[in-house]
Amino acid sequence: MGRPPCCDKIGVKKGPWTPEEDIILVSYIQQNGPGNWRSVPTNTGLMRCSKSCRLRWTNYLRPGIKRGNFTDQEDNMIIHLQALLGNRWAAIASYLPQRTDNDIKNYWNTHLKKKLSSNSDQENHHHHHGASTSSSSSGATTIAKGQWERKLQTDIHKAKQALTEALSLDNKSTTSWQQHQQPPQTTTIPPIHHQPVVLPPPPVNFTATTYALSAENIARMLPNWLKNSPKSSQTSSESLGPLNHQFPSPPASDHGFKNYSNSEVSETTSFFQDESKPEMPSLSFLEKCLVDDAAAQGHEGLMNMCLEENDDLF
DNA sequence: AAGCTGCTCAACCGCATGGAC
DNA sequence: CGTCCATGCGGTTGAGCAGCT
Repeated sequence: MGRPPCCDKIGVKKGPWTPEEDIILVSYIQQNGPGNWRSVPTNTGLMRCSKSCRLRWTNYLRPGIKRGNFTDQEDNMIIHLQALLGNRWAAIASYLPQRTDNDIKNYWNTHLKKKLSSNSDQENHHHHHGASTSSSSSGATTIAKGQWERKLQTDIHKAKQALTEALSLDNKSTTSWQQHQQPPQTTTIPPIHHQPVVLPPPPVNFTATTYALSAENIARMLPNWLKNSPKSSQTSSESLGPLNHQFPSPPASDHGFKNYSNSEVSETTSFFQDESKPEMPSLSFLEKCLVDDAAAQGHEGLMNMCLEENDDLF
């Protein structure tokens, strides 16, 4: 069919967002909740298209977004989720609620892809001197189907294993899955770990180039942005953790919100999930793979872990 | 110091999807 | 059932920056 782009209109501003625009957008969402993006430019007077507003919010202004410094654990999760799910960044991002799909996509394209390809180069180099089973080698076409299938199975198995490791690490560390992340499509309320509020870093100058780092600045400019939260569960000063649990209570109209609970954590989480984390292959599917795998290998610990989690879920 | 190059990441674009009419 | 519309997603772009020559 081919629809005209939504942003073709004359007078629609493009390019980097200014602090003023951010404030307007945040204020509006603070009052009305995210969603109904079509009405945002009209109601706020922002000369931006609805898409741009949504993107700015989901990729940048949304509370709880962690920027930069991907941990090894996150690396592993992304790598192996990518192996399992492909380039479905939104789905992958739903397992890392502190990261946006855009961030993950960028990180994958700029770091992990290189990392992996250099690794596989090394692997190929090794294989070159031994029995080659790599499908990415130049001899891939000569690999027998059975070999290829075994290779595929091995890859899937590796991905499962790494995901298992990532999950169990998370379980031990009490920081990510239990504390900040909620497996999608669940209504569980993870345990809340009350920790001291960490003040944001010193003010960031509003230059055109540094402004992009400034969700913190939004917090500064909008006292109400922080006001509603007496506590935080984040300690990392580099993260925007303090914002994570400080999103105000949902408006009475409940616009764009579906699943609020009493828990501030689940409030934030459902907020993410409902607003910007769409349907995806559920974790339980992945967990099922892991459980199946664990069962096949007699990994009682993992099975218990998964079952316990599932018990919590239902 | 100046110019070049490569990298990063915020933002844009176009297509897909799903709901409303 | 077909069309329209709003939203979501993934690929791509380009401005700004850092490092190198």
